[in-house]
This record gives sequence, structure tokens and C-alpha cells, in this order.
Amino acid sequence: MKIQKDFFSRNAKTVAKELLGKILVRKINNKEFRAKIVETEAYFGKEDPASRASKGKNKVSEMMCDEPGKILVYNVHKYKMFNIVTGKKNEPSAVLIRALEPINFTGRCNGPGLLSGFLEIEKSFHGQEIFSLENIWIENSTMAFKIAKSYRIGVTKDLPEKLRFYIKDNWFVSKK
DNA sequence: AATCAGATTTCCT
DNA sequence: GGAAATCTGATTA
Repeated sequence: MKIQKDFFSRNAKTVAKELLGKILVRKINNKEFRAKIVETEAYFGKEDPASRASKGKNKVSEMMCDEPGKILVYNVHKYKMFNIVTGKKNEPSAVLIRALEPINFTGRCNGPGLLSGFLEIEKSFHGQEIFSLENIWIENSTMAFKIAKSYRIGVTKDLPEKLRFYIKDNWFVSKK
């Protein structure tokens, strides 16, 4: 069952945690690529120095204030980052998907750059709602696992709070 | 490497 | 004068 809008309309931290273990499905050329979400990070607005929304108004911060469930794609170095807007409208927050565990295919998705490259995350997803697209969505799952947390990765200025969540002992997380 | 925001320049009514 | 197009520099999990 596809995850719907209200799932995302909660606090980014909650959504980040609950996204773990869910199944991300990407349909390319009528083939479904399924992968388990194993690593996420929560991002906020101006209170968050690692977030782009912290420095005034820009395209990313505007999107973070938009309706929950919208896909937010932005570039870092040569990679594309795959985020989903969370929280209520006008409250900037989002969750970054950092790593996936391939289920019905082989490939490395253990890092946001590799992930978006493999899943062909393109700018065309930007601003779309993930629960209303036909070629990408997230499904519920009932698999059991343990959640671990740490500080976020790759950010220059992090908050004194652990906002990265991942599945404990999973081989596919980007960093152990 | 790619993107965007801000500055600067051009050009049209 | 104002809008659009182009250039430049900063930024970046």
C-alpha cells in the first residue's frame, strides 16, 4: 500500500524514523525496482545551519515550506539529493533519503549520490507529490529492525542533535 | 559539476 | 523606466 500524504505531515524527525524499513519503488521502462529505505536524515528551516533554508529565501527553502509529501531535488557537487518535504505547510522541514537496500535488483544505493543516480532521480521530480506519481512511490512494510542514530553526514555545521537515522547492522547504510 | 541568486547589461515601448 | 536576458560568483550531504 502506498504511503499517503498525512504520513509526511508530521515532524521531520518522526517521518525520518518511520520511513526506515519502508519500500521505495521506482518504475523505469515498466520495470519495478524495489528497495528498502535504510538511512534517512531530518532537515529543518532557519534553525538548522546544515539546511539550505537557514540562509534566507531560496528555491529549496520555499519547497520545504510547501505541502508535505512533495519531492525535493537539489544538487550537491555533481550529485542529486532526493528529499521529501515533511511537516505542515509553511513549516520548513524535509527528510533526505540517504541509502537504500536493493530488494529485487543489484546495485549500490548506499549514499545519496549513488542512490539518485541509480534510481534516475531527475529534476523533473522536483515539486511533484510522491504519493500521486505513477513511476515512483513508497510502500508500507512490516519488517522488524532496530533503529540507530547519529549525527548527520557530510554537513559542515550540524545541530547538537542526532538527526540521522538508520537501520542498525544493515550492510547498506552509507557509514557504519 | 551544477545550480541559483544577485548584479549587470541590453533592449523595447 | 522597466522587463528580460546574460554574466558572475558563491555554494554545496
